[in-house]
Amino acid sequence: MTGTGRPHGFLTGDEWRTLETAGRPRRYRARQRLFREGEPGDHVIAVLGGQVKVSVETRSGREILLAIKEPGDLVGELSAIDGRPRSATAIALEPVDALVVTAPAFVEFIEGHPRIAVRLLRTLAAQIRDADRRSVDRDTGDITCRVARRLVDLAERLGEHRGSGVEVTLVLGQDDLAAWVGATREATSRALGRLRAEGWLTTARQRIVLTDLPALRRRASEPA
Amino acid sequence: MTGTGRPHGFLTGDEWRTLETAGRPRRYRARQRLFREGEPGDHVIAVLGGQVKVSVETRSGREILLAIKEPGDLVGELSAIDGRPRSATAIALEPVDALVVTAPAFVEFIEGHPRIAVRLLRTLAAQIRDADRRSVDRDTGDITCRVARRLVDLAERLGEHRGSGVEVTLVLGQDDLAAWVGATREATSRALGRLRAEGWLTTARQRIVLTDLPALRRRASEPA
DNA sequence: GACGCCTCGTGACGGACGTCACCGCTCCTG
DNA sequence: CAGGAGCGGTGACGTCCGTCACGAGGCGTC
Repeated sequence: MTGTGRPHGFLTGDEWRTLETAGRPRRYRARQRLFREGEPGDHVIAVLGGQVKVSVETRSGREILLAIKEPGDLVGELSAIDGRPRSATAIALEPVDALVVTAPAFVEFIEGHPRIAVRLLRTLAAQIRDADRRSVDRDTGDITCRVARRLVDLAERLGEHRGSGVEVTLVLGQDDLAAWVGATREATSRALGRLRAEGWLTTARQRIVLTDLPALRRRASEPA
Repeated sequence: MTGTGRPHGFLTGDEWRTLETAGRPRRYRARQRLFREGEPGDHVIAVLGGQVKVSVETRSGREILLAIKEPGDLVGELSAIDGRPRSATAIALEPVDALVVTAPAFVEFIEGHPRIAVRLLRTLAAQIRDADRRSVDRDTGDITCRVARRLVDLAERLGEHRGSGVEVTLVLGQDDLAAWVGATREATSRALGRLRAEGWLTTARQRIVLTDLPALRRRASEPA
């Protein structure tokens, strides 16, 4: 939250204005697809408002969540950078306000602003670190452990604090959570059941309320 | 193999020479550690000769292989770019010839050569694609499937063809292969046993010879 | 307000893989 | 050459999780 009404992201206000002259504003409806895996990638989308889910689907139909893009983030920048087809599918989770920039215009923008290039390098570096951490997380601990870890993560990033200040409400379905931790919906549901039995959270339709963050944090790193 | 005696990598010969003036040559012994996860990252290492293994270790002691760096690749560039600590450990697999560049010198080098920055963006993009693909691979198919897939991959990248031209010899231990596919050594050994029983490869100490690449490729994508 | 869909919960079952344990072989070293 | 360490193969066992199946409840829609 910058409080400026302008997404924080990796650009300053001035730079955003420059990019805006090169792009075309566009709105996406909730659940609308921005692009699909395998398509040629001829444009970058800068998210101004709303969240975008980036995921891939395995041959067996399981969805794997790669990232949630927020205001200030770029979507589809990889294809613009290397010219290869989309490696994932992007879907708007909510109504999304965006700026669509063609790949050539984007490359030109980058080459003309070396300091922006360096900042873009930083965001890509962060993505690599994130992806590597996902690889480790996925191999560490059982599903209950991974669910707890992911919930704590999400709570820190997206949770809306309310009530006494220790409660955190997450708005997400169990399907999405399952894709995050790399498990089935059933296994995730059971893991939530175990955590619920401990009294650390409550569940409802499209909502998870964390009532004991410290305990969840402990469980997230426990060997068993 | 460019045949020039200069690593191919992401730089031209001229650019390599420029970078050389900013760096200090150094040799690492086989199995020597270049840096360790968690350390501050104040330098980049450009690999001139030999292979470098980049991996992380889970709390339970399992190793997860993130990348094998070859001549022309950079190691430790993330820390130089974003200034954060090393996110992984790098170990020389063989005697390694390298160029060590301090982080500030590297950043200066990048900022002074916009076209190089764009090329570096491309290599980072490739790393992200690679990491994402790992996430998918790891969730697709049983271990035999994943072992076959990884072997085919490695064969295409590193394999030395010999004999009738369809045989590919890989020099790697089963521990490393296990880390690569995200499984235990035992499970990997059993998977190799199954593939061996089909007559598609032979195994020996630190060596795997693929004798039926097409069959392995088929098995790599088979649901069962 | 009734129906239907979507989300969540849970049971049963089987299989794949992790864990532990042991053995044989090769290669290196003294 | 003898010993030992490193690597590879395999068996037994337990268990976690994927698969399939079904049911309950909330929410929207007509």
